[in-house]
Amino acid sequence: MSLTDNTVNIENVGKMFHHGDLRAALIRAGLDLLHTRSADGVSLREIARKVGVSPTAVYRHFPNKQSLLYALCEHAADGLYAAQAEAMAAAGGGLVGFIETGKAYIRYAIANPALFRLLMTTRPPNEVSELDSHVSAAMRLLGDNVLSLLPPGTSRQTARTFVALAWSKVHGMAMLMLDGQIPIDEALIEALSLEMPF
Amino acid sequence: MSLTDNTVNIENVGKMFHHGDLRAALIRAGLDLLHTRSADGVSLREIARKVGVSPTAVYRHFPNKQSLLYALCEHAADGLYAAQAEAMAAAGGGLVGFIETGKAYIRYAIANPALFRLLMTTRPPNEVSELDSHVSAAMRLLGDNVLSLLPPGTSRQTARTFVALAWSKVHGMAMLMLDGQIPIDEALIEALSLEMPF
DNA sequence: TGTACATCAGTGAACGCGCGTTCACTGATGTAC
DNA sequence: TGTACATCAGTGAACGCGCGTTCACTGATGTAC
Repeated sequence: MSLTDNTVNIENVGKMFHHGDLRAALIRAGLDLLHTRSADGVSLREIARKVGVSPTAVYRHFPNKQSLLYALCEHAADGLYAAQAEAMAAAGGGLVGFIETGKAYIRYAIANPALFRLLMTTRPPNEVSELDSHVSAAMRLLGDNVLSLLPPGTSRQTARTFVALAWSKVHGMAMLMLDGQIPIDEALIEALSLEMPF
Repeated sequence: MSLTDNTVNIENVGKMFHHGDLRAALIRAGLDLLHTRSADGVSLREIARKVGVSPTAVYRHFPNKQSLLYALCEHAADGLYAAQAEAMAAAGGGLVGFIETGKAYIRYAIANPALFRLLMTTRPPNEVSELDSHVSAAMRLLGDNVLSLLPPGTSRQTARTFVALAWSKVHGMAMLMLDGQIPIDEALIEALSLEMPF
């Protein structure tokens, strides 16, 4: 076995990564663990253990545990955005696209409970404004959708209110399902677009 | 100072409680700590410390940490229910009462962020059905309200759907505000009753 | 009223645990001559 | 092509920490005689 092909001695499990790959592997392991444990239950040591590397090795790639968690959040934000953008595109935009976006949001949360929770709970490292979160990219999509559906000339303030209302409905259903307060039921997700009859 | 008046030696801080009062004091301390730290940050030892008692003393009143947390949840469930019932009564019932109930829910969450989160997250000890939670008393109130507003003869299934939708909207706004994703803004809470204009 | 005794809510010491992080190190890699 | 060397991603041992829980105990309380 050659040791010069940029992989490593098989005895030396800790070095079985191509250069730069350990970072990715740690993130993957972290995401994986979030399918089992809740965010508070995931430790830096456990992630390292899962990858087969000493806890210390993590510090070559992240200054501390928090920044590893930030990386997981970034992945989650990307995923949530992608899920929604895809749903929007598949529906061809418009009101139907808007509604599908909401459903995609809930389905993403259900498919990634702990990760979704972490994403919503975590504030980004350089907190610019109070409301600049990892989620904001995904939410800008929502904002654009709402704006395009409102009559032209609608004030930014009004638009922001409707964004908040739409987001609330969808986010609430997601959280209640994650917390086991309402059943995880596709029919309920479909009912999202119903308006109250009073 | 008499030692027979059922209070205790002042040197012996750990016994400065009337009989049965330590339990209440521990709960009070726990609730108090939840105003500062998040639920995962609250330890049995810290609660005991705050009350001025050894960690061991807690075990005279609760079999373990979990059941102390359950007690906090019960308090939260009572509080959430009371806040909503009061709002309903003050509004004189009906649709206005229903809307005020939702606002009271959000305001309770904002006033007790960590406790509210704990309440929603915690499953009760003897999990009867999957959806029997500490919250269920408060939610039965919501269910009754929705049912009384729907046309008579509405199916239970339909009613349950509208309950879930109403709860989702309100719960989502509460969570988004707690997580700092939308501003804590009374005007937004007032906008709850708006319907989307499309 | 006084004394012996069971009760029981508290004590402090100790346990084992896993955590995040620091430290001095090692040994393979790629580079300069 | 061969050798000396700087780089740097990994190692294992160790740190101090706070946690939940167990243990054998103590000493005041209230009760029975």
